[in-house]
Amino acid sequence: MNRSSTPALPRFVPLTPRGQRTREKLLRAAQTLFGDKGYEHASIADITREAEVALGTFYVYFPDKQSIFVEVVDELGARLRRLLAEAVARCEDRLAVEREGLRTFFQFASRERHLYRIVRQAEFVDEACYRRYYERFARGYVSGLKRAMDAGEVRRMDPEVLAYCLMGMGDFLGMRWVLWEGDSGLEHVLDTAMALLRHGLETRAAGMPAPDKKRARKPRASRSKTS
Amino acid sequence: MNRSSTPALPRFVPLTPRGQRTREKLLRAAQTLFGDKGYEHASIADITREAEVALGTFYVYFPDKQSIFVEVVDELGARLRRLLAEAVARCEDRLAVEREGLRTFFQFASRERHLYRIVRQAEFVDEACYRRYYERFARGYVSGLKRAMDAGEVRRMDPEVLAYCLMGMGDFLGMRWVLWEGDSGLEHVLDTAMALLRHGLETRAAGMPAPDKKRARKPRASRSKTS
Amino acid sequence: MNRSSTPALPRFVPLTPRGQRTREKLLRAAQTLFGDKGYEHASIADITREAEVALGTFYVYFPDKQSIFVEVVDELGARLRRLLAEAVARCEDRLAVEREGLRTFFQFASRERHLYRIVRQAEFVDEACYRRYYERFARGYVSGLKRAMDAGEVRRMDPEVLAYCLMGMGDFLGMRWVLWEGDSGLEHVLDTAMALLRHGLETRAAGMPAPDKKRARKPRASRSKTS
Amino acid sequence: MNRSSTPALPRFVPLTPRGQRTREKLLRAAQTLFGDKGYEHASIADITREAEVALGTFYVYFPDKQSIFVEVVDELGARLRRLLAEAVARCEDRLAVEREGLRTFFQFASRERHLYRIVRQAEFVDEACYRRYYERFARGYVSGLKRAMDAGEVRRMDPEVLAYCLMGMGDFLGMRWVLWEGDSGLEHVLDTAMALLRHGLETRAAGMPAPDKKRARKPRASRSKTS
DNA sequence: CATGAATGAGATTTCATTCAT
DNA sequence: AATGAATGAAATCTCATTCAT
Repeated sequence: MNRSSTPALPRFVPLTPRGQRTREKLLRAAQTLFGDKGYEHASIADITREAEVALGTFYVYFPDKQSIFVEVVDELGARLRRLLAEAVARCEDRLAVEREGLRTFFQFASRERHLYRIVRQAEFVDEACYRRYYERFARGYVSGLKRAMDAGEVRRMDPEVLAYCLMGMGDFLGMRWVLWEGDSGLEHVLDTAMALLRHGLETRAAGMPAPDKKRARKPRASRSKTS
Repeated sequence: MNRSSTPALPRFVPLTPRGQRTREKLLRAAQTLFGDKGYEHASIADITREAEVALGTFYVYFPDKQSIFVEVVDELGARLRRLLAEAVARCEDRLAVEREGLRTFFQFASRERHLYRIVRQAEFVDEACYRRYYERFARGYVSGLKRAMDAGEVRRMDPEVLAYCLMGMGDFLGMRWVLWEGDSGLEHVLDTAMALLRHGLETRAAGMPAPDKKRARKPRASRSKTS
Repeated sequence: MNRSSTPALPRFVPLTPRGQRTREKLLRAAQTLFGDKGYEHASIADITREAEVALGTFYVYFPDKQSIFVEVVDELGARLRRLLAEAVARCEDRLAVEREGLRTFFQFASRERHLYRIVRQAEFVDEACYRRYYERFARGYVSGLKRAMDAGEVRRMDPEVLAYCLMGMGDFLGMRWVLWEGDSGLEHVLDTAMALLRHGLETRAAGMPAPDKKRARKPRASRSKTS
Repeated sequence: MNRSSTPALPRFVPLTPRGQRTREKLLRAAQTLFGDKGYEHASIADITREAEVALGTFYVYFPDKQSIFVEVVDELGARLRRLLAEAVARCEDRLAVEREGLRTFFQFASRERHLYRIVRQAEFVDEACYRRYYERFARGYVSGLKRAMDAGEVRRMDPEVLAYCLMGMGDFLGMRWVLWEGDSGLEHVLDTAMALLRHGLETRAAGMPAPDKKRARKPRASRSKTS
């Protein structure tokens, strides 16, 4: 269905400063337009118009449309990973890492609403680029989790499965409360997600026996904090 | 970027059984091709060729390409929800529900690899249809979770946030181990996911006191670099 | 560019009364739709929908789209000619004939706004039908004018040229003040047209010498009645 | 039924002389083909073939088929108005203006047989463009007639009604004797039209008393039944 | 007579890409 | 490096007409 790209190496020999600037303008414009209109509906003409260069100039810097898309996705992923790395560095324990990571991701997604749209399209434009995006994330995530397991902060389980669980959670929460809802109630979302991560689904608090289901139902409803 | 659809009423009602059959053939073909080549790369001509009808026949049953896509997505969602409902009905407790739900989803995604490709594209083809897909899922999920909370099987937290967490987990696990990996090691994946859901991330086993966080963590805090 | 039709003979053998009624419904619907949307944009499906019969029924009564169009035009022309004949019969002198003829035409055009649109399109649908429409008009007109000339009511000149002059006047006045303007000030339009027909353009009243151009310019402006 | 255009500003300004030339070729080809086959039957492919450019080139210069049509009509009108203005400038009195105007129109229509076909179609392609065509003509006509009235050369009457009368005459005479008949006997047609314009329909010669209407007509009125 | 599903040619329009300047 | 005119393949959609029932 689509050609696959080699991991984003710089595609051209070094450029003059002027060329560098033009290339940047094109990447900026492409990011905007792929985000706004989608890959298929954003034409090269749109991109060059937005970048304020002539149509033909595009092909001086990129061999084809797919290439600039891949570069946009790779760059976006790198930027987000850098932000997350910074956030993680500020955290004391693993749960804080998870919370700050989610928060950073939400902020990024909110500032750059293109993110979701662009990355998801990659699946149909260049599958390799799409997988690369998530695999790189997972790689970082896995090594963080392993360290936390070694430190006894996180229960031992397959860190890769865990990483995909956590990425999926973040992705869907962001979709629902950042993209669709427009950032409303994000702290509450974070609280809930952290509660899940801290204790799992089950009711029995650490060290306490599970309540008898049949009898316990109603009484507990009083302190409910469901939305 | 895209028009939004009203909740999929069949637009053109074929009057004869022959017409019904043709319509079905088109829907089958569309599902296959949208899954294989993606919405943008599957042309009406491809679909009618696959369905073994003439090009013009398409427009007897659907006003445009978007409409058949929406119908395919809605139908796919309905089928999956039905399967899940059946799976849930077989389960005793909530954790079993989660596990069976995931397993059912993985099986479905494995049999109909189109699922991912098709649903994800909806975001760019018809946003309303895309949100509808997840919101319907969420609705069912939320009511199931509420019941479980009332029954004391699940800790009280915002069930909608929880639903999106769980859907995201399932989505990413399916993407990674069904779509990319081809169903290998699914039981292990389920085990890991269930471990997370059962206890959360933390190390203290159920019924055991949590390690004293303050003491265990501090050493690391010294090189924190809060910004 | 287009096929030419033979003068509208009934195209099919006599029909049952029920068939006659269906045929009429189709003709009515076609007239409406050709008038509203134009020949090219009115589809057979539109016509049968408007006539409340099935698509295939059309081809029971007409061999193709062009045929029904020609029949509509021929019928429209016949109706207008009949109306004009009645109007003429009520008139005493030739100028009254012209005035009543114009008035009748305007009324008809106003009631059936389709007229203009339909007939004019004929030029591109079936040229023979188009010429036939005007030639039949002209034929009647010419014989009327000849009689008037024989009676000494109208100056002798080529009656056919005259007929086209008068038809052209009527056509354009109707276009401007019925179609575009919506029937406003029609009596004034008739007055002006009749003044032209009565005296021609020139200023000198019958039996009076023409005014000296150079000197006479300003004084006369006082009794102007221009709109 | 049709969209309406704003008064034809060129929409796409070609920047290079080469582009200018291509644009001209397309306009020429469009004029030819709209005239020959009609708007609906002349396809963009026909036009680009005639202009000897590739299909896609059309859309470099015109956003759609309607636009080039409007431009063709506007241009045709402008050319005819220019010719008429030149003809009028050569004339001494108003009747000469009318005669020369008609002659010029006939010559133009004869050289560019497209004229009729093209302008008349405008009614169904772009109504605004169609009205604009005649209204611009009428504007010039009206101001000429007003001057002539002020000069005492033409009897005072509503100049706009008069203008449409005269345009209608010209239009139908041209249709009949240029388009259908192929320029035969045009001087005779002009003579007849001028006789009408000079004296009107009535028999009384200039400077002679009109015949007593009442007495001369009655006898004949009884059997009049012109169709 | 009446139906309406099926057809496929053909029309408009888009757009990634090339290339001469 | 930069330009923008030119290209033509391909896509969507329309619709007059046919035909089996």
